[in-house]
Amino acid sequence: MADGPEGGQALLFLTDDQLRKGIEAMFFAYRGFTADPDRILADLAYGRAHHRAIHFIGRSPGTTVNNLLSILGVTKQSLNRVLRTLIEDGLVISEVGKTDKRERNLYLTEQGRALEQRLSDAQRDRMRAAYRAAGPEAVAGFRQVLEAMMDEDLHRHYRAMKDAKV
Amino acid sequence: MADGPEGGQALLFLTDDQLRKGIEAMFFAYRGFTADPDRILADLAYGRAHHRAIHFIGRSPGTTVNNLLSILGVTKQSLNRVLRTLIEDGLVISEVGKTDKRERNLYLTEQGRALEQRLSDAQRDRMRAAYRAAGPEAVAGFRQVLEAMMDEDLHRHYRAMKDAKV
DNA sequence: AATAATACGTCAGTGTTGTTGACATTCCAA
DNA sequence: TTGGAATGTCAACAACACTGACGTATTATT
Repeated sequence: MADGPEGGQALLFLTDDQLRKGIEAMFFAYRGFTADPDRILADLAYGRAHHRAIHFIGRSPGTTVNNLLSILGVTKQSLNRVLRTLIEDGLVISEVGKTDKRERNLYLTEQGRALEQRLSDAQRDRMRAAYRAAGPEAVAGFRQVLEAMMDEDLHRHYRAMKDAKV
Repeated sequence: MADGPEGGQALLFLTDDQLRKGIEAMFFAYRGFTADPDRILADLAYGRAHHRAIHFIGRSPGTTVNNLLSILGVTKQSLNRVLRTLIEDGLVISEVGKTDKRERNLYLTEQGRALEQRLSDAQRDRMRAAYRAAGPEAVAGFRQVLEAMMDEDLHRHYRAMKDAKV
């Protein structure tokens, strides 16, 4: 590569080598990101798919199956398998929609909230440590790059939830 | 950001809400991160496991199966299946180790390098767009947070490759 | 009222990727 | 040289995603 002498200075962070490092950082970091919840889930015979469902149902109580599908980006058959076990195990309840009876509104049960808490506590702990180690400015940059990396339709979902109150 | 009032100013980025946003950003961004290579791989009847193997073999030609295992964090049997198809398809060659004949040194063939290039071009394009949109300071922060999020053993691998020359 | 479209669930079949178990080969050290 | 450790391979199985097809209930359209 050897970006020319001067001139390109400001663009040094766009070299192939810098990009490769970013790609590998993303790969290794994501492993860490999921490691702690994965350990908890393994004991419960659940997988990441269950975690994701629980997370976003907890995040948007009353969400519909369709909405969840577009957030998670899986097929309804795949999601259904996960939801069925969560409902059978009493972590999630599915209510017929009020205004539109074709829809199902999904909620966490008390038990579901407990697991959600346990999982997100584990994940937050690591995230907190990373944030603390890197500092506020780094965190701002972190979020900026991630947002710029999202597909547009997912970015919409992200923005919608980002600004929602807890 | 519009950080709330005063007081905890410096620690506001460590609130649960900020951490949750980071977690969701990570989730959505990783989907974007893998989307482009995934599309290419789908046409070739390969998956992400193949991509990862090709990436790290291309990155460290002559690497052994064992080394690859510790980087990828899967069982050797799982990796072996992937390697076998790549070898059969002529993308990778496996040479008996010179000093230790138990080992296998892995290399990309010309064809393998071509696919590696195609995949990483696609992934780099998105990464480059994100970097460009976010700017150099944001990128530095991005990398800092990711590194702090890695498990220690993976961080070692990352550092080892980070500083290696192309 | 009849028809089309939407939301959800399910059954069947397939593919990738992870796992464990068993085994062959090679190296090394007692 | 013999036994154990390390390296890698083969086989069988489980988890989970996908496609495709279909059924049912409800809502929207004509």
